[in-house]
Amino acid sequence: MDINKTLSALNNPVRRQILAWLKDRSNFPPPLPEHVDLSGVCVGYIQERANLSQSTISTYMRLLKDAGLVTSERHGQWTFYKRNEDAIAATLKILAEEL
Amino acid sequence: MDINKTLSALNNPVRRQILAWLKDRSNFPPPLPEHVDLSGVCVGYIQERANLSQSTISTYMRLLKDAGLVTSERHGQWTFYKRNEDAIAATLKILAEEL
DNA sequence: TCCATATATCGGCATATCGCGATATGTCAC
DNA sequence: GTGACATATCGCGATATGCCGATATATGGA
Repeated sequence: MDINKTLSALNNPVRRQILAWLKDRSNFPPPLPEHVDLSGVCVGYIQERANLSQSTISTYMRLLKDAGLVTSERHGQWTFYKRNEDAIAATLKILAEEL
Repeated sequence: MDINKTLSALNNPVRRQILAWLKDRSNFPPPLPEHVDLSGVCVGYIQERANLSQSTISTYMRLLKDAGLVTSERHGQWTFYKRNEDAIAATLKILAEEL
């Protein structure tokens, strides 16, 4: 758990917004029928919501993932991202202690 | 309270370290006799501890101050900085809610 | 195999941040 | 006013980040 990397990932309003959106699946369109039993949200839906380019969102999700704040799972051609609640809680804990 | 500005200020290990050092006056040399009744730590002591240039530390303290994380008081030729505990607590609260 | 779709990576330009030395400002003592 | 000292600001080159379009990779279907 690299607090520098984590704070860098969080130091962007859109990336924080994405994390917040991922709290509630209903912030995104309903999943395709073949995805209803999967958790997480695909990159395309996140991109649509954030209204930034596909490459930007893909990079943002990689940054969030490298920081440990989200996890990803590939299913077919889709990558589903979801919050890593443990890592998010750990980040808040570290900040509360360190600051 | 601008969370973007605050997170930018916190997105630097030395600035976070300074905030942490300021929790305890004993992280710095004893105050001059004429300063014993004043709260806060002067820039020179912070610079000495951080081992960065005077201009860098002055800028760091301005960033922390602009973010509201510290307050400053001038006394003679010295500027004394101390933690703004309310703002720090508010930051942690906002992060806990937003993330 | 060839094509369509979803995502990831690359290369680039604009802007921001890092940390510095030089210089400006403010304050005190003389 | 002059000099000494503490701090703030300026200007710089180096590096990082923002965000993009173009391209590469991966998967599934005809």
